[in-house]
Amino acid sequence: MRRQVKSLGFSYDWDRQVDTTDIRYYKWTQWIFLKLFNSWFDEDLQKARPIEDLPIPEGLLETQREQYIHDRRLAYEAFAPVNWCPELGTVLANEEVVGGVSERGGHPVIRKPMRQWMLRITQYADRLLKGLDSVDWPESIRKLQTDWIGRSVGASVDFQVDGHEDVVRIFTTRPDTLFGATYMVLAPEHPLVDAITTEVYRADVNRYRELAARKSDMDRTDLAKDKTGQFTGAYAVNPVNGVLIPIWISDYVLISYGTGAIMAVPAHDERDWEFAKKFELPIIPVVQPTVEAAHKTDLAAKLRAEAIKDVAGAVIAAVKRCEICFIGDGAAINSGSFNGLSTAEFKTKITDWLAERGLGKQAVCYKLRDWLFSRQRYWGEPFPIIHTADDKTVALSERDLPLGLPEVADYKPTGTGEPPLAKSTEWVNVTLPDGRKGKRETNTMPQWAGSCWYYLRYLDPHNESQAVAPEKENYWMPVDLYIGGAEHAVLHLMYSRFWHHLLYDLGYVSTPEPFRKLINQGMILGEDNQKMSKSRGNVINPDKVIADYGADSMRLYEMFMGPLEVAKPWSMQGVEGVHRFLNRLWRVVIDDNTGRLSDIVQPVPADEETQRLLHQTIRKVGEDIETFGFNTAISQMMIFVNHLSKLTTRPTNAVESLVLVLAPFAPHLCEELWRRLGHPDSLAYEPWPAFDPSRTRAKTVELAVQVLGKIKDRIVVAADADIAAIEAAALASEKVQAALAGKTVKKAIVVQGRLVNLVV
RNA sequence: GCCGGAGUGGCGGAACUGGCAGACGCGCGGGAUUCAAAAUCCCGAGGGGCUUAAGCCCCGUGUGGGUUCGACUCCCACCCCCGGCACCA
Repeated sequence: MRRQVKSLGFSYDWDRQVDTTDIRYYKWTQWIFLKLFNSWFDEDLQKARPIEDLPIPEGLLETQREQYIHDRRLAYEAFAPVNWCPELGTVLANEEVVGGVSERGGHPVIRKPMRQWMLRITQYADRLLKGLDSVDWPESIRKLQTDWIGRSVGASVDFQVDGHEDVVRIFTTRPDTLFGATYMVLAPEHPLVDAITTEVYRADVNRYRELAARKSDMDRTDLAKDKTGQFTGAYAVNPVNGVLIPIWISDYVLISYGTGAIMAVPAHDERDWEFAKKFELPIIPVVQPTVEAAHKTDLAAKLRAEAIKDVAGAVIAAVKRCEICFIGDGAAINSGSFNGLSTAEFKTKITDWLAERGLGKQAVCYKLRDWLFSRQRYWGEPFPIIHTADDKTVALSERDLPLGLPEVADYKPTGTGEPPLAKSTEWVNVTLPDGRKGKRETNTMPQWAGSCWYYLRYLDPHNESQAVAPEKENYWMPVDLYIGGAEHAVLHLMYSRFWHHLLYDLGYVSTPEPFRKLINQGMILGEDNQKMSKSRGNVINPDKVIADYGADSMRLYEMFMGPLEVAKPWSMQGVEGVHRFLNRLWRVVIDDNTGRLSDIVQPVPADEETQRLLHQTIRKVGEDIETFGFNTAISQMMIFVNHLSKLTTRPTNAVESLVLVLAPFAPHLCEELWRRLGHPDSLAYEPWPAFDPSRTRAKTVELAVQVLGKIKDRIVVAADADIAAIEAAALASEKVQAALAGKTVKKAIVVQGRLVNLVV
C-alpha cells in the first residue's frame, strides 16, 4: 500500500503516518472514550461539561445518585437489541443477516437485547445540525446529514390508561388531529405492554411480541405493505374529549423513535389508515383540506383526468366520508371548540391548551439514535472500564492508559454471546487499588472509533503525553480540504464531528467543526462501466499501469478523465492518449536523436500568439487548480503543447513556464525536463509563473453575425471595437446583406467579443 | 414511495453570468513516412439533404411545452439512469 502510494509520486509526509491499531495510537482513542464517559451534556449551555460539574438533586440515595449520573454520562451502558444467532452463538452485523437468517449457514437470527455501550450523540443533534451551516460541503451531503438527524417539532401528549395509574406518553407532529385519534399503538417492546394487557389477551399479546422479536429491522420494513398487530384489551382516555380508545401493539411503531407509542389518527395518517382498514377500527376526519391542499392529492389528479368540474369539492367530500386518507393542511372539523382553526393555528392552540392542563407540551424528536459503540469482537480497542464485584462500573484513570489487548489462543466467539475477550481470564479478572475485585469490560470498540479523530493525530503523531499538542492543533486546524467517498457521507463524517464537538467543548481543540471543505470524489469504474470487482474481472492494477506508462501518465489520466466528483469508467486507450501527450511534450523540448535539449529551443522572444497562449495557459491552469477542474487544465496544456510543437523555434521561457505549470500534474517528467533545460535545482523551489492579463487578449476577435438567431457570417474586428463599429462591420458583410434581402433591421444586438444578432 | 444528482457525437468529456454547441482526448476515415509495420506527422469528420463544385439548406444537448432577439444554460410537465432513505408518528 505504502509502496504503491509512493510509486504515484504523492508528496505525503510519511513521518506522520498513523496506525489506529497501534497501542500508542489507541491509547488516545481510549482517552477520548474516558472523556465521553466522564462528561455530561448541559442542555442549557448546549455543551459538554466534566461530570464533576453535574448538579445532582439533593436527597438521593447512593444507588439513585449513581443512576442519576449514569443516565447523563455521554458514554453509558444500555440494553440494545442485537442480531443474535443462537445456532452460531454469535452476534451478527446487519449485513450478515439476510431474510431473518444468518448469511452463513442460514440459521435463525433473533433480535435480542444485550448489554452494550452507547454514546449519547443524540444530545448533540442540534449542534450537529447547526454546524452544517458553517462548513463548505456539497449541498447533497449536508442534506443527507440533516435528514439523518431528522429533527421534527411537535408535541408530547399523555394518555391515561383506563383503570390504571399508568399514562402512555406519545409524540406527534400533528397535535391538531387529537380529536381524530381513535386508537393507540405501542411498540411491541414498550415497557407498559405487560402492565396494561388484560388476561384475556395476554397469550395473544405474548405471541405477537415474540413474533416481532424474531423479525430483523429489515424484515419489519419489507413487510410494510401488510400491517400486523394485536389488541391488548386496555383502553386509554383521549385527553381532549375523554373518549375511550383501544390500545394495540404493532411493529409498525418503533420503540426507538419518539416514545415508542403513538396516537393513531387513521383519517390523516396513511400508516394508521392502513392499520385501521385492516382491523376495522373507526376513522374520524378532523381536517377539512384547503382547496390548495385538496388539489395536491392523488384523488385530485385522478378526478382531473376524468374531467370532473369541482375537484377540490369532491376531494373534501371524500375526506369527510372517510373514503380517502388526507395528510395535508386544512381547517379543523369534528374538534369541539377548536373547529375552524387552520392546521398551524390549531397546533399552537392545542399545545398551549395541553400544557395548561399538564397533559402535554411542545417537544422535539430526532431520527438520530444514540450510537451503539460496542462490538463482540476481539479486534478493537478495549474499553478502559472495570465492572466491580459489587456491580459498579469504574473507569480507569487516564494515567493507567493504554489498556492493551491480551494475547489469546483464538479470536472465535465464545458461543454464549460473551465477547472473545471473556475467555482471557487473567486479563479479565483484576483487583482495584482499593482491594475490590472486578472484571474488565470484554466488549471492544467499533472500527469507527479510531478513524474518528485520526486527522488530529496527523498533526502530532508521536506525542506521548497528549493526543495532540494545543499549539500544533491551533496551527493546523481546521482541515482545509477533506476528499473522501460519498459512502462516508453520514456515519464517519457524523461520528467525527460528534467527537470533535466534544473535544471542542472540553477545550482540547480550537475549532467547532473539523472539516472546512469537503469534496466527494467519484468512483473509478471498470472499462465495462461497472464497479471494479475481482469477480467481474475488470479491476485495473495501478502497478501495471505505472509499469507500462509511468506514474505521470497514470496521474494525468486520472485527472483528465473528467470532473473529480463524478463516477467515470477507466479507459486504457485514454491512458494511451495522455501518455502520447507527455511524449509529445518531451519531443518539444528534447531532441529525440541526441537525447539532449533540442536545438530549436532558443532564448528568443515569443511571438504574439505564443505569448498569448502561454499567458492563457498559466491563467487557466492556476484557476482550474483552485476549482479542482484538473481535466480542463490539462486540456489547455495540451492546446499549448500542440502549438509549440508546430513552431520551428521554441522560446525557452515559454517552454520553462509550461514545465512549471505542468509539474504538479506530471512531476517526474517535469523535473527531468527542468534539469535538461539547465537548472541544477528542483523546480519545486521555483515560484508559480505569473501571467499578464493584457497578454491573454488577442488584438482582433472573430464574431458571429446572426440574422434572427441564425449564423450568416463571421467577421473579424478589433478586440476593443465599440458597438457602433461592430454593427457597421456586421452590416458590411455581403452574406449578411444577402440574408437580409432588403429587409430593414429593427434591432441589432451586439455582444462584444461574442456575436451580433440582427432582428428584422 | 420520498429526497438528492445527472442525461450533450461512436466513447470520456468542454461550453464564462442566457450569446458561435461538441474545446481537449480516445476511437474512426484519408494521406505522408517505411521494403513493410510500429512510432510519428498532416488532413477530415454531429446527423441528414441539395449541388459538377466553391458552397447552400434542414435537424440537433433525454421527451413535450413555455419565456427570450437568442436556451445545453431559466420556468412547467414527463421519461430514464445513478446514489441515498425507507412505517421516524
